[in-house]
Amino acid sequence: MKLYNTLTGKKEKFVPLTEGKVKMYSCGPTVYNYIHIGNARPFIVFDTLRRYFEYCGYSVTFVQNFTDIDDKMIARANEEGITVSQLAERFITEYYADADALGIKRASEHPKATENIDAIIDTVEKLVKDGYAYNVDGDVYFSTKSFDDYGKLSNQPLDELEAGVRIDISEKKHDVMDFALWKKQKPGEPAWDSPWGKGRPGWHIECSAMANKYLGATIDIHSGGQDLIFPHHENEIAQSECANGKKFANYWLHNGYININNRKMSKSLGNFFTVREVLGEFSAEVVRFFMLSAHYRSPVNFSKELMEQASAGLERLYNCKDNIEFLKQSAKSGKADKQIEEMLSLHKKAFIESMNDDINTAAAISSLFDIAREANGSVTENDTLETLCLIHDTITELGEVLGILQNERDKSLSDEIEKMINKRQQARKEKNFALADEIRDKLKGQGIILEDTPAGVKWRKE
RNA sequence: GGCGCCAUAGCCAAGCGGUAAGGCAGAGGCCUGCAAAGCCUUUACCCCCGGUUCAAAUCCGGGUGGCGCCUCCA
Repeated sequence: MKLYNTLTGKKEKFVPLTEGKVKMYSCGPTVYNYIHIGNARPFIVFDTLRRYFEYCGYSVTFVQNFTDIDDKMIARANEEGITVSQLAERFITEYYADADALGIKRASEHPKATENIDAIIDTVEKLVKDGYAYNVDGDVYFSTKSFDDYGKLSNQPLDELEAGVRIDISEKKHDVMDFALWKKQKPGEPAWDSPWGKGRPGWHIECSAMANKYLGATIDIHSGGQDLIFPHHENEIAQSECANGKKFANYWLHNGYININNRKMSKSLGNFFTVREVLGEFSAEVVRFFMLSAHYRSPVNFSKELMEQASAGLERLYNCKDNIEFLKQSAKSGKADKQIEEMLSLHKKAFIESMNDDINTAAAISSLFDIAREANGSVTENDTLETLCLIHDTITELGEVLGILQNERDKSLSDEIEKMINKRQQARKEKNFALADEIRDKLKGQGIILEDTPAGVKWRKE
């Protein structure tokens, strides 16, 4: 498998540290609000990568943190008149609700910054002891000049970064590019005891400390949104590599943004939709399908119209799966069709090749459409159960890699509606088409769509 | 100022040197009692100008237009 590595700017063959195993760390949400769909993209994309690794037989350890203490957490908690930990608890619950809906599998570990203060302090202490960080009156800063490789991820030499720095009134730092590892407590803020007095961790340090604690000094893959490349991931590298004396991550993966009218969706611009809002109009699966219908590194525009397109596409795939399921009910056992078998294996192979090429989900999805088109065109009520199962299983299997097509359509009908369907069948038999059509329209008004097929009448809910 | 990304049909989107996948929408046809679902057909001077090559959407140079990071942000 090849993955695009931000560190080298190239697609590289993926070689794990330990054969058959993958250690991944992905930056999780700051839990001060509902996640928006821009946040959801990396969660969906890297969940898909994780699923694909597992599909390929890797044993994956996937760690995704919760940032549950920082300036925004404190500000929001104050606004709401609740404690930071109450705020965190609330939005962690909400995160899981959204993530579960979106088919994002739970990580192996979801560590919280506030539950890993010891590990954080240990890391900071090490950095101070080895001369990479300094304490100024209870605030501890990382000295970027002490790390020769600083800037290697964002591909910017330190002096260039410095030249671009905006007005920084921060007093205590020795250098404008230095960043906080530990922040001295301000009145009313939550704080923990430390060798430098009461305070709390800076933003970047938690990921370094927790990645090390849960995965070790060197990990295979670190991922997140492109906006984390600088400064967050750059700083993580500095902290981790200085503290551990080892390379931090072999592969750095970054997803592109979600745009609104070609502009980055972000909380600071205020042009965002929360996942919760979108789920009021579209199913979570449509959201997921939409995200995967473009390559993960490309920017992707978000609009109602595009969501509708995605919805129609997903519907087509479900129809195919559903039609086959319907035929299965009356199919007879027998040998599987050789041609279908070949067709499926061809498209499955293409699917895997696409995924191997830097997780090209857009191309992988096209293989699903290829299967659907060919299956729709050749399958009849005379096909064997084995043939039908093969198609159905292949679609489900590949769909699972992407985290889609796993739902069963609602198969429950009220007695009343069932009676109406039977009545309509009777009317059709008697060529009373006026009555039959009337019943069909009436059912449509109730969200039941009827399809007359060679294998019998089929219904689905809108 | 530094670093980087993008430009393919009405819309979305693959493509990574060998003559343009796939989806949505539209049109026509087939199937159907009529529908629905589905199938078939149909639409591309690949932003522009040069260059390299037997061959370029793909590589190189130069434009034009759009976006991002360098500040909290997925």
